[in-house]
Amino acid sequence: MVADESSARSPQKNTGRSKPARRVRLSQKAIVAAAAELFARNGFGATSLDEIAERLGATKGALYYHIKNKEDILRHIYLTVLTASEEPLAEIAASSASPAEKLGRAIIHHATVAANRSPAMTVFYREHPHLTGPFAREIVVRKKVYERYFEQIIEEGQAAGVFTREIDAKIATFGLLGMCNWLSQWYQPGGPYTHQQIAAMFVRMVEQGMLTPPAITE
Amino acid sequence: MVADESSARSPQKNTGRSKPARRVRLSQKAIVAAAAELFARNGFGATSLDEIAERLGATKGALYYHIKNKEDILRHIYLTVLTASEEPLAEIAASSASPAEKLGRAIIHHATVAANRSPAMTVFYREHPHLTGPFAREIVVRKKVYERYFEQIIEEGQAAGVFTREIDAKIATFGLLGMCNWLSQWYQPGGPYTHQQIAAMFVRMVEQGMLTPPAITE
DNA sequence: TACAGTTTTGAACAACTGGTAGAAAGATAC
DNA sequence: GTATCTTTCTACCAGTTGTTCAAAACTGTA
Repeated sequence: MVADESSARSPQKNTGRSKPARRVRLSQKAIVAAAAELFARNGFGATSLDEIAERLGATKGALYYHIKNKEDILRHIYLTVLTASEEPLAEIAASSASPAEKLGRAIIHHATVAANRSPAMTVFYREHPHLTGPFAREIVVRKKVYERYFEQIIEEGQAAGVFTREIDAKIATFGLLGMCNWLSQWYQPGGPYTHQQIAAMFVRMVEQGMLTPPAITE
Repeated sequence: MVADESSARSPQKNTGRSKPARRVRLSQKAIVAAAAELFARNGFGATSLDEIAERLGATKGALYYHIKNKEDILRHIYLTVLTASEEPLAEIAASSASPAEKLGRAIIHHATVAANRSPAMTVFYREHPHLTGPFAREIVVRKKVYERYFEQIIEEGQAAGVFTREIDAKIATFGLLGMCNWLSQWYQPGGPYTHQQIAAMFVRMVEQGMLTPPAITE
């Protein structure tokens, strides 16, 4: 058998980048925030309560004073994302701006959430199968409602003749949501562009496209 | 309740959607395919070798004749995705088509891979932290090379004046890769559009944008 | 038939999992 | 000081995890 570097039967000590356990006062919020980072990096199933506790400089037992169980942490992460997302979008949709203006603002809003809540966002789109019971169903519904806002803005624009009918509203929605959600995979605050600048480019791209207008020949 | 022959009195409770263990001849390929589906649904860390074996109608021990260890399965999934992705894109990039034509074909190619290899694709963008050693680094490199093709096509178009310079080539790449990758989150073969149709709409959206040209007033 | 090679089994293992109980410690107010 | 309430720790449980391995079952073929 070949000695292989990668599977050196590790007693599984440090999984890479875990922080040196700063001792912060424990709270539900702190637990949820720390867990979000770990879930985002390693996945819900591969993150133990011991790891979460260690990162907070506490022990597993202490966590249970603040949370009900592991899934409870996950639920709080989902609620965090939803509360940050839903209301602003509803306001944009209900405003009296033009469809193009609305769509632009909606994209900027969504991209901002994706960029700011990065770990929670990653978890949001990854760990849904680990939610159980009525809460799981509720999330599905609220996610659909959220998407529906985008669809409606686009349909509104199509009805007004400012958006092309060649692109289905649902498909367009999935497309631009994917564009924004993907941010949480690569965006890092230190980079060459702010998330506002990136969002603006996305808007420009989705609305006017990348092709320059053909030169007018007369 | 339907009498299920294959799992008569299994002490193992059925975890929801697992298939009734069709007894297929075990092979590396079969293991990797089954694992990809399970990893995609529940995550690498939350999927046990028992589950993979059960779905194949075999026992955990038998897997080890075909694979080195759990991470080895993950490695094969990554290779599957890369071999399906890299070469066709390289050919498109090297072709003599126009930048707009190339970009269109590249998007269609990528969307097709995302739609067809759905479970493997989902795993590909999710489970990278569970790869270790040189292989993990190799994947990062090859992923970057892959993205670089898109960037180059866009830069080429910008240099030729057919793509706008208002959108950074890197950002545009991330945007449209996100759009395509998101497919694996929602696309289902039975839906109202084929993946070709969806890809075509994406191309239309990215190239010309959603806004209809303003009416010419004289 | 017998034999060799391939494949699968089933049990064993050490480490780790989410979760619990109660003692211990820390606060706070009197 | 005492009393009370809040928070954290230690130790433990029962179940599951990835992995190993000798024995068994299967395969083809001479």
